[in-house]
Amino acid sequence: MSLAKPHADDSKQGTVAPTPRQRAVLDAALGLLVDPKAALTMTSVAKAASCSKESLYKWFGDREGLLTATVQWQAAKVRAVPLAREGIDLAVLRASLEHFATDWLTVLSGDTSVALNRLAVGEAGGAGHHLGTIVLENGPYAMGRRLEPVLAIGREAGLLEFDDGEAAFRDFFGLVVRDVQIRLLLGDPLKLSDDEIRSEARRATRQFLTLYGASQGSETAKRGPARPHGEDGPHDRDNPHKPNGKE
Amino acid sequence: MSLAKPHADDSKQGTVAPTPRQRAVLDAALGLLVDPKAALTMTSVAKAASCSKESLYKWFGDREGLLTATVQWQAAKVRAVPLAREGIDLAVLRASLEHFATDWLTVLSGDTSVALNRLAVGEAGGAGHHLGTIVLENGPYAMGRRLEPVLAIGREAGLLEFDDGEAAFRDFFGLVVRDVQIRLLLGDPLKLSDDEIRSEARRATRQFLTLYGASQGSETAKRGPARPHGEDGPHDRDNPHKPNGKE
DNA sequence: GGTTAATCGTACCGTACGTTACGGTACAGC
DNA sequence: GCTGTACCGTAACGTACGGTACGATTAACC
Repeated sequence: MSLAKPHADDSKQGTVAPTPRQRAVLDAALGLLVDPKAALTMTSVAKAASCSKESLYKWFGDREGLLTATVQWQAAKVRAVPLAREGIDLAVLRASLEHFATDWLTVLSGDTSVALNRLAVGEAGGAGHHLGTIVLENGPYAMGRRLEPVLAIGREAGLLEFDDGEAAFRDFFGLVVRDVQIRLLLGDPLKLSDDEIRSEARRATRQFLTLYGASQGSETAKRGPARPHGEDGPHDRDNPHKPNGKE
Repeated sequence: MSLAKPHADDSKQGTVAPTPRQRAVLDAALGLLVDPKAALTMTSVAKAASCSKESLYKWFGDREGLLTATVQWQAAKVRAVPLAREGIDLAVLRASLEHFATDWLTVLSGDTSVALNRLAVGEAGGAGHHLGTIVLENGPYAMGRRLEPVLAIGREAGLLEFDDGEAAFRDFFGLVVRDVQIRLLLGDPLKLSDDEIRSEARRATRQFLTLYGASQGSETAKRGPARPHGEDGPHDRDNPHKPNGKE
């Protein structure tokens, strides 16, 4: 349904251009957030950033504002999605999907993301849901908005077959993330190396193409589902030709 | 293996054999947990359960003990797993998988599960909080332990093809859960009706069998992977008695 | 030098909560 | 009846934290 709301609703994004000093504060907050020893309190942020609490309240309003600004500051850092838009063929599509999966798993399993999601989830219980909404917006929703155009292009090119783009995206999400995120959030000492992430991304992409690849036989039939990826050419997914002009 | 002992696991927690009075207290705690208005504090639990705080500390040691007992009490309630072990064929296997998926989605999207996972995730940040471990144990891990035998049976019967049972389970997990859990935890107002859950379970099962079903192709080809779940009206396959009486 | 604005450091306040302590009540066993 | 036990209700204590106030410091600008 209304999963993706890409419309520019900047009414609440009041965090207009944090000054360098404020950015340093937000980085300090992120540092505290990641540290499992430290608690993210106003006093601790002030001390870590060598600023006064009064300044924190002046700049961010209240604790919620500080957390919101921190989440958005982190989200702003993870904004780079190369997206191949033309000359589409199966190899390019596969590379794009693998790239998405790799990026997503990398972000997901990072300490910062885990800590941030923990904070937002924990905060989502009470009334001030604001934080969870923001993480949701910059997390799953953002991924959907970025991936669905790729899927649409794949469909236009006759490479994919699906009716519901959102459902397709969510299936891809499931194949990529599986139980990794919830396990990390619950404290599972799971650790993903870069190689494992790449491998997972390839597996998820292969499975997704098995499910959604157009029935040109070769993809789904010849290549058995349980079969490992026999590569097809150099999948240099680093094709930053068009870094996703949108948003 | 040594992790899951359905009963008589009083190894580490003194919270064994909760008396009826204590069970009532734990139910009260669960009630508070679900209520987004109330905070789960020792005082509120005592008041809701009409017991004294002194009794709480006597019975559960401290707050952590109370929460742990609450989680385990809830987990003990969700202990019912029909498991078809013989006379296996594709229809039975499919029914088992759909049953698993349905149960899992039902539990996952329940208020209690969401609240419990929120609590555990929020608590998992610091140290010494083994609450996340317990939820993990009774959540994803438990599902894996219960599902993997089914997958193994399916493989022995020549219905499934896979090398790594755990990987297969995790793929199934991803196809079933997708982004539902993280969205719920983050406060997404997503709501799943029973029909939607059944539909999702069928979709996930169909996709899983597409990926892992032994190469009797007809299954995957005829039905097609892109079959949407758009309709929730009366569907011919809605036969809970013997779902999908074999093709 | 003097004035002003921004910021720092810190003391302070109110509240929420975990935890403990204490008085009071019901009841079983003698 | 007396005593011990278990429990309830509540007051009290210590701490942590969000939020505020205020003097001190710096730096820009006249």
